Amino acid sequence: MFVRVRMAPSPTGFLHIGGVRTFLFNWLFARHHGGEFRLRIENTDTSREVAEAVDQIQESLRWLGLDWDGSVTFQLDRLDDCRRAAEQLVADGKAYLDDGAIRFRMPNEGVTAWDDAVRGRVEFPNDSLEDLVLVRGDGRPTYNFASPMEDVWDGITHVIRAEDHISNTPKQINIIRAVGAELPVYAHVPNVNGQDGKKLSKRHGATGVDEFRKSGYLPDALVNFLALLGWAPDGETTIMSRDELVERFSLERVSSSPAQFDYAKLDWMNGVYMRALAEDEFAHALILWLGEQGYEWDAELVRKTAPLVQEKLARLDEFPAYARFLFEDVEADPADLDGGGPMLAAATAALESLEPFTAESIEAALRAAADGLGLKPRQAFQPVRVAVTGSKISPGLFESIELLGRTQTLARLTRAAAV
RNA sequence: GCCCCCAUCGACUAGCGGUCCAGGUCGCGGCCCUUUCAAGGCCGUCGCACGGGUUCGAAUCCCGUUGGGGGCACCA
Repeated sequence: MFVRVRMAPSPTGFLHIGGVRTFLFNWLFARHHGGEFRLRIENTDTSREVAEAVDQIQESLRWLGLDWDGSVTFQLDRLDDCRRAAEQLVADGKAYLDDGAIRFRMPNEGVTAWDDAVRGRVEFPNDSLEDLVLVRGDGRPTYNFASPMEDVWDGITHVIRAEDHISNTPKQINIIRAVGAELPVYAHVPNVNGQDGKKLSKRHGATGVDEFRKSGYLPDALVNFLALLGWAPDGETTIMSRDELVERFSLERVSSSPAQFDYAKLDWMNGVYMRALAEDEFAHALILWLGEQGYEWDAELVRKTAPLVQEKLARLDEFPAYARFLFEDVEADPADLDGGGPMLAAATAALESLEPFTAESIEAALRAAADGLGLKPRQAFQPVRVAVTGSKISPGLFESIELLGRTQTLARLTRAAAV
């Protein structure tokens, strides 16, 4: 089967995560069948166009690793073709002039129906279809005319789009029939909603691809998560590589009911992907992300710190909270030191001339110090952790101290003990 | 108002008439491990919206109700 699909965003802003899911289904379908995936910008409504949007959309797709075939096309470039097609419909008696606009004559008896690849048969009574404007008074074609015409001209075989287009489909089908072209297969995939079942919007959290990137999600994790919103290969598998998604994807298994976006599950999955990275890949992702976010932290030190936090993070943006103490001076909250004075002193003494100064020897020295005071590890190490890292939550204490170095460690222990 | 779509644990879903007193994953709760936090291991909690049919048999098929969503522009 030859397959050519298209994604047709309008350049009105950042790529919305719900749109990305539809994008992904198109992409998976095309790649699964070894077909083509086109990118088309629907920019006939120039008044709503945002200047940077076209670039941002492409940048987001590149980041997600969703590649398209051929060059990007613009609906506006086919304005004349649309006009000509409309005039032909007028000549054929299938459309008529109305107040300077050209209006399409919809059938008013019977039904318009199609076999939707995800929903099965869908029917619309024709008397509910109004004669729609093909070309506006100012000569610009409308979406419901330009879009199906472009599908025809581009030889699109499958139109895979979100369910809010269902009611446009009978209109577009009638237009395509009127120009005597072959109908594509339509597949209406379910919408993605927010946690309250309502349309996903700002108040639910991140919605733009750029925001997910900023939050420190890995593209592979996001893609895996999105693929599972409205599609499942079986009831068991959740973690799938891109190749596996491509191999297993089919429209038949796309659900017809809407899904809710669950940030908690995304976080879990992102953690799974981060832990699965090789040590240097993880460090690389971290360094890249920190750079994008404007941190000027030493890359070598980040590389050394990475292994200490790899299994603790669900998102890259959690890194600074864990590791800030290695890159900047931090101060301990006296309340958190909680009577740890004796242990702080003992730790200072134990580390002062310890050789070698390694995680292993540090651990041995601190455990001995704790024993000397008759303290349980839990009680003993917490004040040290707070003094050294400035936080009750940190990477492994001994590794952290080794990385921080003797000088800094002693300085922080002394300062905390003085409080 | 009219048209269309949808309906299994809190969430994502498996289930396409018997193998389901409904399985997996996230979340949640508990326990274990443990220098904190995570991670990991084990156990557990929670669901077929409702009412009628069809059938020997229904989560699965049909009808209705209710509930949710989408659309009805010279927006896309």
